[in-house]
Formats: sequence, C-alpha cells, structure tokens
Amino acid sequence: MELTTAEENYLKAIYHLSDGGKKSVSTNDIAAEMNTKAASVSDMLRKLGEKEVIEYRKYYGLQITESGKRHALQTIRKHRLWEVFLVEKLNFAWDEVHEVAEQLEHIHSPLLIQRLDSYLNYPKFDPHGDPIPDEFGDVRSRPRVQLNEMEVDQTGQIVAVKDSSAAFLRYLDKVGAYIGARIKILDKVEFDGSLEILVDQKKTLFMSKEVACNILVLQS
Amino acid sequence: MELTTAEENYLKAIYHLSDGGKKSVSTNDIAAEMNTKAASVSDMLRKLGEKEVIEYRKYYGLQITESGKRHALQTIRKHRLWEVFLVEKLNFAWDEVHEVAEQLEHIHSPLLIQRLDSYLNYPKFDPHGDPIPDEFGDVRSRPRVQLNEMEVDQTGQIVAVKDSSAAFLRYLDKVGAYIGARIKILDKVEFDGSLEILVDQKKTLFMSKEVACNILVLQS
DNA sequence: TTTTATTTTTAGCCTTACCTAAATCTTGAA
DNA sequence: TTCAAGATTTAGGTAAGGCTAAAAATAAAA
Ligand SMILES: [Mn+2]
Ligand SMILES: [Mn+2]
Ligand SMILES: [Mn+2]
Ligand SMILES: [Mn+2]
Repeated sequence: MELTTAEENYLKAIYHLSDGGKKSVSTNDIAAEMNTKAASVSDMLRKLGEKEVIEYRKYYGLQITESGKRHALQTIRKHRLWEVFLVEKLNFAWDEVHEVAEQLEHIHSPLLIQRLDSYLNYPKFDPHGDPIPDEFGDVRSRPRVQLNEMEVDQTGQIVAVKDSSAAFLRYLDKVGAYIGARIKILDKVEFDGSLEILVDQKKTLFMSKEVACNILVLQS
Repeated sequence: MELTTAEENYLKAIYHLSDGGKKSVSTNDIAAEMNTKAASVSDMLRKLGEKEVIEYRKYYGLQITESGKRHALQTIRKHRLWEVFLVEKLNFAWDEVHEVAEQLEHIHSPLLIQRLDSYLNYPKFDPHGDPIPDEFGDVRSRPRVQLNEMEVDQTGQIVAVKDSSAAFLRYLDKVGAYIGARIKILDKVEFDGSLEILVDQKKTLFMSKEVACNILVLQS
C-alpha cells in the first residue's frame, strides 16, 4: 500500500513524537511538530486510521501499528541515507542536508535506495549521529545521554545532536564541537545549568544548558 | 517564481512537442503526451499563461516564453544529470533510469544540482545520448539523423535513442546496438523500410523501420 | 457533582489537479 | 457562403491537504 508524501511526513512525526511507538501522542503535539493546525491533523488521523498505519480512536489519541512503524522507519532510512550521500559524496556541510533530504526521502524506488546504501558502504549513522535503520527496519541504537545530564569529571564522546537546524550546527562548527569529539565535564554551574567542558584534551568550552541538552554523548 | 511538479511536467512536454519553441503545439497533442484529457490541459494552459511561462490565446494555441524555456531546460538538465548519476554511480541499466529521474527532476535545490554536475564531471550527454543543458540552459547539440533516413553504404555512429522505454532499450541491449557503436547500412528494403546494418565492422543486424527511426546517428 | 477550561472534532471553504459532459469556436468540405 | 466535424474551452464534480470558526467531548476545578 502506497502512502502520499503528506502521509509519510505525518507518520514520521508520529513515530518520532511517540518515541518509536512507546509514548502516546496528542493531536496538538502533531500540529506543533508539523507546523499545521489541529483540524488538519484530525482529518489526516482519520485517513491514516483507514489505511491502518495507526489505530485511531476519536478523542482518545492513537497508537502506531506495526505496518505504520515499518513505513516510518523506511522513510527515516531514506532520509538519513540521503544525508550521508550529500555529505560524503557531494561535500555538503552537515547543516545543509536536512531540507534537501526532506524532499529526497519521498522518492519511491526500492532499487534506488538499495543501490544508494551499497554505494555508501552501508553506513550505520547519518551526519548528525542518528542511526540508519537497515532494509528490514532494524535500528542499532547506542546508549546515549544528553550532555547536560552528565556530572563533573565524567567523560565521553559526542555521538549525535538532537537539533539538526543550520543555526545550531553552525554554532557547533564555530566552537569546535563535532561528532566523535572526546569530552570531559570540567565544571557545571548550579544556577543556570551551563557547563565548562574539555574537548579532545586540549580545548575548553563554555556552553549553556540549552546547547548542552541538544548534544548526545556516549559515556566512557 | 516557483512551479509545481505538475507545471514543470507540462512545460517539459510543451518544450519537447514544440521542438524547443519552434513548432506550434495543440491542446490534444499535450493531452496525448501527458496521458491526460484535453479539458485538464486547457485548465493548465490558463495557469501557465498567468505565470507567463507561455503566451496563451484561447483557441489559437500557445508559444513558450523565454522564461518558460529556462524553466523547461532546467528541468531537463536535472532529469538528465540524475540519469547519468544512476548509471555511472549506482550501476543502473540505461532502461531503468527514466522513471526514477522523472521523480528526481522535481527536487528543488540549486546547490544539489550544481554539486551533482561537478561530482559527475560536467557530463555533456545522458545515458540515452541526449545533450545535457548547462547551468545557463545552453545545449550543445550535434547534427543527428534517424537511422531509417540513411541510404545504403552510408556510415556513422549511434549517438542517441528517441525512445527511452525499457522495452526498446532492452531490445537494443539484446541485439547489441549501443550508444557509440559504428554502423554501416548494408541493405534497405523498399517494401517495409526495414534495414540490414553492419555494427562495429563485424556483426550484421536486421531491424524494422519502426526500430530504426528511434535510433539517431551522427553521419561520417 | 456541576461547571469550566482545554482539547479535539466537525462543518464549511479554498486551491491544485484531475475527470466527464456540454457548450463553443475554428476550419475544411460542400 | 454555409455547415458539420473536430478541436477546444467551460461547467460542474471529485479527492487531497490545507484553513477558520463552531460544536462537542474530555479533563480539571470548584
Ligand atoms: Mn535530517
Ligand atoms: Mn540527520
Ligand atoms: Mn529520461
Ligand atoms: Mn535520457
């Protein structure tokens, strides 16, 4: 069964907001995430329910079905593979890929995505550190914590970012934070949650809590 | 000014049917080319007229404008660059690329297409031998004749195909005709226009007029 | 247990891009 | 010059995806 571009986008949002089907999602949450209105969401939920990619009971929220998860993961897989392609092959910066990938993820061609995966050598993570589901929808996820949740003297490695906006990513470029960087918490200010961290054993960096909670770390 | 996917497709069809703005095109021609109905075409022509990519006088056909030509050539450029990418980088066969390129040509991102062009080393022709317009819309076209119009003993080189359908291209693969092949007309049957040709000085091939008129040759 | 605030859905409208059927224009044949 | 065939456009309708405003249901507070 084929989904339209709009349906794929809704399903992706529902998948993310529900944390892969675990949490329940509200109509208003979806509307906020998709920059649309609650009335439009209600309409779409009815359609997605008819296509059985969600289980929908009016006024009582929704549950993503197994079929829905497969569709969502397939779209996420395509999005992230294209992002890798843009960075690795076409020399895009990591803050330039998201918008284009939002378009490319809706190209329908199983052969294309299979060949792209092989051409890129079956990458496991996208340029923002997010895991790429395999062709069966399986995701190999690593245990990650938000940088703001770490304590003084703890160490780790930056493995992903939560915010993929150009503004945030360019800020990280400027201060020298990148995926793979080894870090150590030097100081944590109680008052505002801001941090002082050591990057790659040589550079110290101050950052606000707002920045820190968008950086994901693999602790060591 | 931005065009929708449907508008880009209409404009491309108009550009091709009018032979780059030279010939006049009828509503029915467009409907046939696009597998749609004349009424839908009329509707779209009005819209394209309002956007000034064509000059449209009701009942008297249309003229593609300079702006319209630029848009059409841009879409054609994207289509053909993607076809090269699919064949050169992702190992698609030349009969597998057209449908996917029909989708990819509508991705909007000037940076993407500029980088793709550079990544592919600024190719001049697509896998079917069609010229790729440069970023300014300039096309370097070669003088080509249809194989069926050649006379006995004339020689040349296959440089393009007119029909990009999988059925036709797979037939050419099977009989060993390919872009770049050197050919010589050995015999031409008056009755049905069928041909006997010599390929690469070693293999003889019989083909119907219908096949021959879809093969384009650079005469030598 | 009411009442109120909030969330969600429905009703009614819009645009794009299709469709069929009917009306209208152009043109070639008589 | 007239008229019918053929081409084209208009009228009216559908489906997807949006919107605002109004109605209805749920959840929270009194
Ligand atoms: Mn992204
Ligand atoms: Mn990403
Ligand atoms: Mn093509
Ligand atoms: Mn081609």
